[in-house]
Amino acid sequence: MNAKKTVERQTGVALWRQIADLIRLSISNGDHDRTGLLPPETVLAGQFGVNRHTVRSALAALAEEGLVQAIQGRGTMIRRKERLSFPISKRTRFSQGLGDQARDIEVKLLARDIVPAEADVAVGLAIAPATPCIRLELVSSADGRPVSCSTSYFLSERFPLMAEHFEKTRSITRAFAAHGLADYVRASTELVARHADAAELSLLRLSPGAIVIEATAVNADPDGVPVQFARTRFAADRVKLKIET
Amino acid sequence: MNAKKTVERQTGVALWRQIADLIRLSISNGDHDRTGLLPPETVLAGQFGVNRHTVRSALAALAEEGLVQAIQGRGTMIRRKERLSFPISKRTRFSQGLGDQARDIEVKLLARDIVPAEADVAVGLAIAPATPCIRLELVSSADGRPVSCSTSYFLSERFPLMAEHFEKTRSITRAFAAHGLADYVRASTELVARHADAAELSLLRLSPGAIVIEATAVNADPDGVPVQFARTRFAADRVKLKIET
DNA sequence: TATAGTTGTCTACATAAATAGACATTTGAA
DNA sequence: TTCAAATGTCTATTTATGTAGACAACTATA
Repeated sequence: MNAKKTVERQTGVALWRQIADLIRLSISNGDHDRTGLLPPETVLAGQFGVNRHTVRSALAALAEEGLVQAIQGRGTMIRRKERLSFPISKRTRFSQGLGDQARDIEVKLLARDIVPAEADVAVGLAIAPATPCIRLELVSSADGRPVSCSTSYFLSERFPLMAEHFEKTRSITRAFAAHGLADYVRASTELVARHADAAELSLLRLSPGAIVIEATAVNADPDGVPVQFARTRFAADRVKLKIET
Repeated sequence: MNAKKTVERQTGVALWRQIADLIRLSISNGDHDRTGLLPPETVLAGQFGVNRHTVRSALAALAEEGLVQAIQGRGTMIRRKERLSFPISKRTRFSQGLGDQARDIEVKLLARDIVPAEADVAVGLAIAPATPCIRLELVSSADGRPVSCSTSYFLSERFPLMAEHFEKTRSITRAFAAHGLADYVRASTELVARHADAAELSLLRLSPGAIVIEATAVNADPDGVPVQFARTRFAADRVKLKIET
């Protein structure tokens, strides 16, 4: 492919950012796996039809993300590439199914409190508005890189020690088990993709303009009673959602 | 909420574009349903902490999309807001399930040809690479607004008249039926969100920087034999994917 | 018919993004 | 050791984006 890659001017998105996004995409597509190096800056400049300095701005942004590393005289190395594949099914569990895709999966509890259910939470959990719920804010990372942040709600009457059990066991599934709920299933999932807001940029360590996939999900016990309402935001360039029906 | 909305400088994304994206989001959230009007430009400028002219650039971009319309002396009206909700389940059919969300659903056949299966298509359909396949390029619109474009592959040996039947019946389901396949189910779906490329910007009439959700799906007959490999790109700001497990 | 509140348009200026060219520095291979 | 190829850094200039202020034009309402 010697054809010009497509960047557009006067769109409100700087050329260097468009180019950074395209290079990030081509890395995750595995276009440079053979060499492990990006094409030289002059070649990229030619492909995109821009000045070499503009390409350098794009590469600097990718280096800032830790995606590539330039070495003078040698070229620009790729340091990371793959997306994590998240299974979504009737029996979706968070860390399960990730298998050996990452050496180290970490889930951090950012905040825990009790709040009255807002309208959307109340509908999801099929309870009256303002019913007290336990809220957990989590951030999940793989090999030190954040991949998702989530807000979960549980009925505090039925699962009073959710936060404590989660802190001990580091797992929603085991925290449910500690309350005597051995099994649960996914009742509904809705997906939306949008630009990340400021909080997400910070939590997921994204660069502005980045995309998140927001999954709004309800888990239910075997009798079909909702037990968890969760809103999970995935860093879109780090994950692939695999839907199993 | 009188708090400042968050826009960031020197990120490679122009302020007017960030603001346009935030306003688009707040419209689709239904924040202005009560009045049907956006706040005055001076108020928006205050909320975002920018000059009124910058807000005007954002509004001009949204007006260009047909999302809002400014009327001198009155304010800026919202012309459109909702996202279409697409169900994704074991029995996903395209136009079914959209129900009464739009008055007019149109599917346009852009191209039809026979091509040797590329690697990903071959894996999806469980056939040898380079086996001849019928390829259909479709664009779907609701009330005149494009919501998705797709590329589908069918084994040409088993479904030789796929294109002809589709043209006649305007439906994949009915085209399968015409080949004697009365039922099929979704075998796999993978979702990825990314920025739209030039072709998608044009097909879906998006503004640069827009997001698409790419669904890569395989449908299979009741015996589990793959019959269709499809890559569908949804305009992210126009749809919500509802996963039914 | 005033008047307050809104969008439309203009000028001037400041800052960031992109182009253009030159040359230094480092690497790897002949 | 020499040299071609790559990244690093600098200066100068042009174009796009954002700020600031003033005022015109239009709408709804008192």
